[in-house]
Amino acid sequence: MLKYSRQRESIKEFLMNSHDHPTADTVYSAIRIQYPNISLGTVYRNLSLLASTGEITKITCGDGADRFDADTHPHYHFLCDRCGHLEDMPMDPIGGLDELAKNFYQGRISGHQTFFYGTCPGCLKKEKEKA
Amino acid sequence: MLKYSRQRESIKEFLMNSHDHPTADTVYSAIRIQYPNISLGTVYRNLSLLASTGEITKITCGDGADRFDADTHPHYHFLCDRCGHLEDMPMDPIGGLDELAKNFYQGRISGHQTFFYGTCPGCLKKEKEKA
DNA sequence: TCAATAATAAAAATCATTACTATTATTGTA
DNA sequence: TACAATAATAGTAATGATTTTTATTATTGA
Repeated sequence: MLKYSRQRESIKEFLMNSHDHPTADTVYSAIRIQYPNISLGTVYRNLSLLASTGEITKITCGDGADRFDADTHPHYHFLCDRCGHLEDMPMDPIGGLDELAKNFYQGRISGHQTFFYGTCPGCLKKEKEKA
Repeated sequence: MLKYSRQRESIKEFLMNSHDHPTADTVYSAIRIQYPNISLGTVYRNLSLLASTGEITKITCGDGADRFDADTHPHYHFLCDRCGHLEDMPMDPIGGLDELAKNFYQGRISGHQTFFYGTCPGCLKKEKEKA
């Protein structure tokens, strides 16, 4: 049975106002302003909990720590291989991919994640300046 | 300047004959049969190196350790949320997504990765048997 | 054959995340 | 409101994957 906690509410609210896919540690730092005694374990536990209920999405992109996103609408991400910056891709995702996949796979498909990788505009600019 | 190493060749060959997306530790165990003194650090370094040259692909799916795949053709993966099994999706990927994305994004896009998640046929069966 | 240097083994260090435990907060009920 | 049950917490220790360090070994071009 799930019980209310002010820490969890605070974490959720912070994430809903974030649009830069913070890591657990970033969330921890932010929540600490309001709840100086919150522990990192509490942050991790609640982020996992919120992800398991589908209220937020956990993004594992292979670049260090996992990121979290309160925007659960289907959308693509882009990961810069230079600066590690993760951002939303400004494009509509291809629709119906899960449904299509169900025609080819016997298991239960609950969703998918797509992320692009490459070099972000900022790092591209720096690269050109050096050359 | 890149120098030949028998360990790297062995790692690459093992991966080319694997089709189950082994972790670094699994590769380590396998290579140790031939090279009992190889160190895990060497395995990690060479896997990273091979991934950076594009000879293999590193798959970070958020379930424990990273996996490695010598099949670099574009294809989707499926991760079971029960047993953690990672497998290839038996379907052709949507073509031209990178090109499409380039129309919407200012940076350099070098590729993308898509993985589906849900429950694999085996775990689905176990679930039904219990109920 | 030799010098330069990339790659290695082995071990220690780091980083993200999870587990543990005693205490505190929440909740349904009397 | 008071109380008992128990979920959640803080603080800390432990874990697991990966990276770094360093002295030694292997590869390579001259």
